[in-house]
Amino acid sequence: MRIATYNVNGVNGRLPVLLRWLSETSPDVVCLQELKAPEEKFPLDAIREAGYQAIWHGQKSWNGVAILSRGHEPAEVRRVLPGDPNDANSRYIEATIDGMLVCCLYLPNGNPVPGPKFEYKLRWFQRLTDHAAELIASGIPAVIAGDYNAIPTELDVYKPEHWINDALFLPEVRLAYKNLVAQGWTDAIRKIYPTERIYTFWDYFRNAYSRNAGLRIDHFLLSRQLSNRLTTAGVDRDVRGWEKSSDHAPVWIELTDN
DNA sequence: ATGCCGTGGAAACCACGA
Repeated sequence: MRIATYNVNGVNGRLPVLLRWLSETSPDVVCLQELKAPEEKFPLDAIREAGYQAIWHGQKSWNGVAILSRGHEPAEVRRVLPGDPNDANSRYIEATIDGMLVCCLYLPNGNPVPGPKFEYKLRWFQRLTDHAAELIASGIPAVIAGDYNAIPTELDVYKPEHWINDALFLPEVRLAYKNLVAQGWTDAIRKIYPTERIYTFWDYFRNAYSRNAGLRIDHFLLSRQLSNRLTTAGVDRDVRGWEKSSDHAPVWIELTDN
């Protein structure tokens, strides 16, 4: 089974790229972020024609997350990360698919620092950590996939010194990511590629993609049961070079069949 | 060193992103 995550940066503006990528790589489950579309403007017909069922949580202009699945119906569990009833951003959706819990997230960027956006990011990260602890304790096979807006270590950024004061790389954020993983999650890309430089995002400007000036900020965290089934993983980095591409590339993992 | 590019929505610019 192949599970992918892809920050599309506008699901409608990016629809041709998304459909081409789906048809070329045929992932079984897809987590999408940054739909940038209200609930009623999710391109469900095109997604269905591509062979996928979908659940999504839209929002006008910004944010927005979705889970696509072919073969097995995604049964929605929740569409809000617990812990703050006043958080109106569409940044989280969770479903059971074929006995597995799939959690799709778009963690706040947090810039500029300091400020309310960074405080919101840290609070959101804490809510995620609290929820993830419950998932680990439950023993359910779970994957938490998405755009974490967190650069875990110096190995995950082309020039660490340029990012030292950025909300993606500040010590508090690296520590939050480390503490989350320490609950018992496996960072799938790092398990498969322990020492390689792997990037999932390249800025639109400064020729970042052609210079390979990238960041690794899209992650898969796997519970023990799923980590034991992990065989391969990768980044579809060619997609980043396509016409009208997102600034992120799709990331994927392969699990053995249950 | 820097939103230099890109999207969506509203309004011919702005907010936002990483």
